[in-house]
Amino acid sequence: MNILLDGETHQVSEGATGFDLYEDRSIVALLVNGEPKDLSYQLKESDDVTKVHVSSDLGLSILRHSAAHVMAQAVQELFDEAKLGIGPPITDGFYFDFDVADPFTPEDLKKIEKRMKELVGKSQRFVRREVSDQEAKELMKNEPYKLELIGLKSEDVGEGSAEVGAGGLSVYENLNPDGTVAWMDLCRGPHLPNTRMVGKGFSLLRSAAAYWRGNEANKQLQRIYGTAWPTTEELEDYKVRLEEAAKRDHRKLGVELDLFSFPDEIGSGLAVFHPKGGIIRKVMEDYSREAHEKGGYEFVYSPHITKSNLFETSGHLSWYSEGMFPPMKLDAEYDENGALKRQGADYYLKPMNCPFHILIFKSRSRSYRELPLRMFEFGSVYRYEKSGVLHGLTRVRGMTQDDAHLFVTQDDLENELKGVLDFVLNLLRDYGLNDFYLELSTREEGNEKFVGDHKIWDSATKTLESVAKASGLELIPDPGGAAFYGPKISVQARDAIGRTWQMSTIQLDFNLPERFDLEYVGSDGDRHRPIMIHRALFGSIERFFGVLTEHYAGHFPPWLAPVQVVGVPIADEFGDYLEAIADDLRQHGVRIEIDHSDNRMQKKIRDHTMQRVPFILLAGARDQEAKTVSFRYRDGSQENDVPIDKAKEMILSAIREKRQV
RNA sequence: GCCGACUUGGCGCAAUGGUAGCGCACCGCUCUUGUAAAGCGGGGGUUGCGGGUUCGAGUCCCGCAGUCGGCUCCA
Repeated sequence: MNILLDGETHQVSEGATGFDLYEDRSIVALLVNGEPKDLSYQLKESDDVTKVHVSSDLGLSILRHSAAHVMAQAVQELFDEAKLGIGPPITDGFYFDFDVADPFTPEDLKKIEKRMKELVGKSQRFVRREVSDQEAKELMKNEPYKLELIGLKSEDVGEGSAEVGAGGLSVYENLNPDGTVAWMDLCRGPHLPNTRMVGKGFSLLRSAAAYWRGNEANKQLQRIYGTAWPTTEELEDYKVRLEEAAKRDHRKLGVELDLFSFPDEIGSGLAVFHPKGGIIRKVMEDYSREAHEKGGYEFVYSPHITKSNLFETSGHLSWYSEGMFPPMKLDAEYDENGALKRQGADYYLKPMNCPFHILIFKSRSRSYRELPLRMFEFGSVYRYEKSGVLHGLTRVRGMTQDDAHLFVTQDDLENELKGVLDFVLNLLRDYGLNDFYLELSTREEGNEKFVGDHKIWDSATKTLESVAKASGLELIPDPGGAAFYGPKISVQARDAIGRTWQMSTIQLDFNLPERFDLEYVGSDGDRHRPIMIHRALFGSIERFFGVLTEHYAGHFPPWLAPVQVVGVPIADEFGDYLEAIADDLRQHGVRIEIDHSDNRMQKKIRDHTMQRVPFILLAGARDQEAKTVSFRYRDGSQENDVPIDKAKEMILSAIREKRQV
């Protein structure tokens, strides 16, 4: 019979399987008519077959999924009371959940990993068996979680889809060479042909608790995370990548470079910026202000606390009160009998700035001539984030948003959105991020969380989508991800090592104008309701600071670097020569220090390199004689005998042009 | 919030239940010529906080706080 093999007609005999098609052992599965299949799949007339290489995305997923099975088998052999949860492949690895009496210890993980190696050595075959619901229930009778999955239809399973998937059920049995069943699991597959092919490129990483089926109301299972690669070399490379990422962790760099800290005395998730971090933040803010000024924004200011009625009107207290710090109860007075003499008021720390800006809009009547009205504020907000989610500067309880609210007419909406997106992307590029994609977060049909008229939602969503598409950037849908009051576009940025961060959000809001009864007078003399655009560019300054720190691994470009230049005299006596150059540069706003300490020159170079100073200027007798300096950069490279005027211009132009060096 | 691990000078780490040490940083002195660590000396810790066990606790037990890794959440 004939099949289509990797795009070409190919003749195979009746009963042939994927094993007959490829000699190459690194072909681990097939894609048959677009569906992933085991190599043992029996070919049918006119099947469209493509190979799945172990190093392809799909191949890696299969490898990792099989590694997860081997791990589960090892766990059940070592802990016979362990019940299976789910065990899918994930980015760079896999996990498997288990219900066990005691959480796994690091020693347990070592034992499990050792047993996995033994199982891999046994070369058990992964054999697929299609089963009926009834058979599946019988085979899984001692696995309560698997039974639950069988009982659910695939569309309800969510993250359990690796187990049951669409269509019929299947189990994978691990067969010993003698044909006996060593272990089995309910699984959609496909898998590698045998456990040996899992190879040695795997490692268990950590264990943690995870709620069954991702629901907080359910029992917590113990999850073990692992990573798996086709070769041990790739495993080692991966571990190196993890170490590299750890080195640029902004929490670590924050300490090493003396940028910020989270004193216990203040409270969780509340940062202080030290002078070195403070100057970076100031430069970031100054530049943002300047850009907003040029962009037609007006600057407003609002207080950090407010009486409760503001957030009652906005709806925050009914929707998000648990994310807010509890109220300060003020001003109530009671007489000696405990009866209320004077009505008090609850004051809240603000979790958002929008209601304040709305009140500024409402402070007088507005004409269509004033729109679009763009209000900008570095607004500090406080959110009572759950203790377990706090994370360095990227998830905090007190932060400053570079927040803007735009009040626009329906007619101006599309244009204004285009302008905002443009503004946002350009500014992000100035800070050194340039690899973006967009996410369009929309309402989920039937979810009560999303308030307002569906028709308005739909037209607003369409407008956002067309603006997003016009940007030419990749657009990824995020159904159900919208805020309760409107759809949004978020800008995702990839950093220097390929991680993505949600940066700016542009949200449409027709709910708050309604709640606050906002109006403007149109050219027709009638009253109309403006549409609001919420827009934060950095998200929060703290978070953006953290992202930039990691993006640059602390090697901030000169315009952001806390100390831009350090002068290192070859010997003490050349300190004055450098000091004269420094005086001149200081007049141009350059942050420059001369290191007069009694360390040796080599030690000074080492210190300032580790502090990520972009320009180290050296000068000795030769330079003094010739009126030159030498540059040493962070990567160890140097540029010698540079005339002072040229050196000055090199430094000033790098700062001016926001260039990295 | 939930599960687990961790918490020792500013930072990074050590210390079979028996006198808390080391390196860097800091301070002082000596030294000072070309691109990543000069030498010598000195000061600094109620071992996160509170209880308990013990003749004796950094070490064992309980509670609390904080941090880290996940889960859930992220207007």
